[in-house]
Amino acid sequence: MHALSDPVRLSIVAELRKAEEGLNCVQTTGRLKCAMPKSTCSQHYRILRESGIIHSERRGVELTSKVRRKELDSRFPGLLDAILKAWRRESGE
Amino acid sequence: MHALSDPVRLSIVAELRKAEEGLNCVQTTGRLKCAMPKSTCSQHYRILRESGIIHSERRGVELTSKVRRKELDSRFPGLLDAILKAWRRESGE
DNA sequence: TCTATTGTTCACAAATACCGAACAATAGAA
DNA sequence: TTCTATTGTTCGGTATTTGTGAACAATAGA
Repeated sequence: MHALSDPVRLSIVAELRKAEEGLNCVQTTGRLKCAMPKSTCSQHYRILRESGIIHSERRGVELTSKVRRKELDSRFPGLLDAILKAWRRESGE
Repeated sequence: MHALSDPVRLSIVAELRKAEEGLNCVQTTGRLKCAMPKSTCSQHYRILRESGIIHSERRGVELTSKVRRKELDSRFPGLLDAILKAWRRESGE
């Protein structure tokens, strides 16, 4: 809940879901590049992981993450969709 | 959006909606007593007001507030309900 | 006017988030 | 294996945000 209360983390989740056909890594090489220092990015991913919103997996040296959509939807039906929709509207993405 | 990202404010909104048959004031006299210093409470109410989530009105010396449910539901359908439901589940209220 | 009550404002304290540097882990090449 | 390159984490200090008490403003009633 608190994990979704930060705009940076929301944007991460939104991007992860947008490119959800596959997985996404965190940094420069991956499809998802974070526009902030590594350490900050790592913190946000850690919070998202520990709150159960995303799941990360090592592939070699890089880390790929995806949104735990099924678990979230079954536990909090409609929450993620509603929040992301509102976030898109107010941030214009 | 950011206004709903704080647990204290969420609890205020939840309480306001619970007792929504009428209105609620902020402090000791009203049905809704805040468990924090006046100044803190005032700040949270101000944020909720400025973000358009609640509407406050003076009744004599005290201030009564209510959730702007219609406006919110038309602008962000399902958002408030989903968030409050999730909040209740995770805070056990 | 004087007093009691409610909410706001302001300045400082406390808590939180950000970020750079050092570190850990993995992979590939020498 | 050892060296190097790449990716992500951890740690400590700094900056930003949030919480709070004290003074203030506004209203009502005596």
